[in-house]
Amino acid sequence: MAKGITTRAEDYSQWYIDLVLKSEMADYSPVKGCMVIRPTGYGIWERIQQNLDRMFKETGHVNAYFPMFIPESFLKKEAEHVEGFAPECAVVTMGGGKKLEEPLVIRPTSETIIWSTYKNWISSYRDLPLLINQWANVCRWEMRTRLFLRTTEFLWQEGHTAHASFEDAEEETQKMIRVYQRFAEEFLAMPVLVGRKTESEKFAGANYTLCIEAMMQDGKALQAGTSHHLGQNFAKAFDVKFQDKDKELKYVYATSWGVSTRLIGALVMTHSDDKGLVIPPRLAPLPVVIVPIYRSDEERDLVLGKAREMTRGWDPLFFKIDDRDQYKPGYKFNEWELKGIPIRIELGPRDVQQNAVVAARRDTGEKVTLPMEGLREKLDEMLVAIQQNLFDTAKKRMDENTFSVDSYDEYKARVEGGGFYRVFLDHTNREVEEKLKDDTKSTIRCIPFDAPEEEGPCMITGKPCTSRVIAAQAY
RNA sequence: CGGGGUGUAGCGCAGUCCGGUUUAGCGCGCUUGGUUCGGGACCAAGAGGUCGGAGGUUCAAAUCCUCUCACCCCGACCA
Repeated sequence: MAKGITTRAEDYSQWYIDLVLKSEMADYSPVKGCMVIRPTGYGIWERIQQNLDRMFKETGHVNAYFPMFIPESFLKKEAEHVEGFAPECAVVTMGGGKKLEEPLVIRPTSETIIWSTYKNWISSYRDLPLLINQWANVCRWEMRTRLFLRTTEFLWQEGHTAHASFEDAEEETQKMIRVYQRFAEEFLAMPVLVGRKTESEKFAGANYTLCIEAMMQDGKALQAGTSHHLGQNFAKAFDVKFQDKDKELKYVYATSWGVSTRLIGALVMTHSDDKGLVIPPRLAPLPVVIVPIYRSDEERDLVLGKAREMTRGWDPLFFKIDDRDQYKPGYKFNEWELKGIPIRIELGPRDVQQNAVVAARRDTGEKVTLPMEGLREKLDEMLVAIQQNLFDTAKKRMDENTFSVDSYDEYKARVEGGGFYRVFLDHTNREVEEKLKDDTKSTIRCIPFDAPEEEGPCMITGKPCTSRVIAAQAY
């Protein structure tokens, strides 16, 4: 166990807080509910951005930037939307020392300002689809905050697209939730459940919301990304029409989709352990750290010389030689483990003698001796193996903690202990969801896409259902 | 907004009940010098404090009283 970190067994949420602070991913800020993202955390966010951004562009999207301030009246134009967001908005009433004519809302999401702009950009079917993404900060005045998982201000990306038909928008909504799934699984090494949100859990202003849900180590669910089919709701609110091939004037169809810095919290709660952070290699800003071991100045020169020689030609962003003289190797081992670096290389006089290095895996702790010959390739193989192992471990945990339950009493007794529950619930009935929440603090996380057809009675009302939904306690 | 907790050196804390031998300490970290170095080294010498803020009681306040501010944790809302 690392110094100063509560173990997971002792107190899971305290472990999370200790880990985030001690690994220097983030710090509390002078403003309640806000956080400072430190280089260790921001580096992960940059890797998330780089990889997702590429995936967005490969699927035809381009980036733009819309302002943070939104006229208050804009937010009020879509009834369901304003109802959902008004209570959590920060509002600017003063500017330049004077009271503003109209208060400005700090964006909680950008649908309104974007659609007021799209109105000017769209007039013909030839302008569609319009596929734009933005990387931005948003602000939601939450009552209870948690580092990365829920902060007052957070960073995210929001895609906002416009389409000529309901079906085109539907295809986009689907496509993007699959992009998120692929990103979560291939980069975060985090298996997810893909499905649709219930009416009461969907985005305020959407026709429907698709989501990816992940399972944290304590068995709780975490919504990791959403993709919304907005129908013509915003087009109607902001009067965005286009002339179609058939000469008819029609409202456009919209989607929006986003993931946030919450993914960093998800990453922590999926892979990290009592020693500290564990970063999947594909997202690691620094995959390899080299710790030289020496006694005398002569050994220092020998070992550091060898380290430099052996890394000649390597991408400088791939590795770092920790040549700090004021710390002993053991201290460095612990520090780099705390910071989650996937592979640590130990290089001492013995290794130089044998023309080899010792490589330690962060995920398993396993140490192996690798010959200098072909080292770079071996490291790549090891990184791939780590990435795969992290995914497999998380997948296994999710599978082993997903249960089919048919009796409400059994569900009530078990759900507190974590896990996903495949259950029959009438998800079209709001009262069912409310009772579920009141009784068990759990919610329907999603109606999964891949649920086999299965018949059974709703655990609460007895009404026949044709498939199971996933219910769980969530963050 | 309810319930709980904490504010004393950069970090973690003791001291507060019962005011005065306290010149406000301890551990970590930091600085300097030396010895160390294959899993969180050791010795020595240093630097660092408006005791969260305001007011009050008193000969005397980190300590007692009143007010206040901030943050954290747990609940009700949410990516």
